[in-house]
Amino acid sequence: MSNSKLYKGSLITIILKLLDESDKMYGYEITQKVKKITQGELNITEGALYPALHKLEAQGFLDVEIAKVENRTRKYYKLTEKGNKETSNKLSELEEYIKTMQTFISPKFSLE
Amino acid sequence: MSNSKLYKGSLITIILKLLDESDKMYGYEITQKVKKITQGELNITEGALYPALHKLEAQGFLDVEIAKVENRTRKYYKLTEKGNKETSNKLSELEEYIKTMQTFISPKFSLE
DNA sequence: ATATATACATAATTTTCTTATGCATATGTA
DNA sequence: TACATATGCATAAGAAAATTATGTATATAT
Repeated sequence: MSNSKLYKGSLITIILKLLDESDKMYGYEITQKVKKITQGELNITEGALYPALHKLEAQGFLDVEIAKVENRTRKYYKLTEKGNKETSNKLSELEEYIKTMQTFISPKFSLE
Repeated sequence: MSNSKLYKGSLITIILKLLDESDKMYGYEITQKVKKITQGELNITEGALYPALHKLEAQGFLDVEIAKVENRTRKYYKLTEKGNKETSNKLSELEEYIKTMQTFISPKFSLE
């Protein structure tokens, strides 16, 4: 069940990016999608996911729509206009971060 | 002063990698080196660094040696044998993580 | 009947930061 | 001389973002 792989701070970016790709998604669907895409590498826990979705909604980045499918409740989330901007900001941040970290990983980063 | 760029969990990896490159380093030196390498992108705060160094030492990954230079105290840290193993583990983890995150960033990651 | 999958949620706790503060020495500058 | 900045360590309070542990409920497969 555990991750130990999800660097703190990146869950929000993952959620936003997934919603950017597919018009709308519900929580459980996100956990399954992440598992599939990462081939089991990343497992989003519900204790992290749901509070994150609620926060994004409270910040006005997501709109929610409740649906009943096969007698079970789903909460579909989609990006607002504000959420679109936030997504590109978060993605830029992540790309920058990866570049920075790669300067550390590369065997010779010496700028002395 | 603030970062907002240091994803939680990566500081330890940065410290270990730096110590892997240069035989021994002291705390303040690490903060300056990180600033230089990342061209100011990352600023390691002391409140994060020193506790992290103490923890790594307590875990047996670092040895410490106290020196007096120009009447000021320095605490030099170096990797133990155990620390070397931990370093390669942490670096592998980070590389894997970056690969995973890049599958999200890339415009089309659909495995459907 | 029981386990597993689907679907949401929250509380307690832990980890890992930031921010703020403190102590002390050395050096450059107004 | 006074004051700011740089060097060098440290810890405490608080915030953020996870994990772990629960809880509720329905559907389906064994």
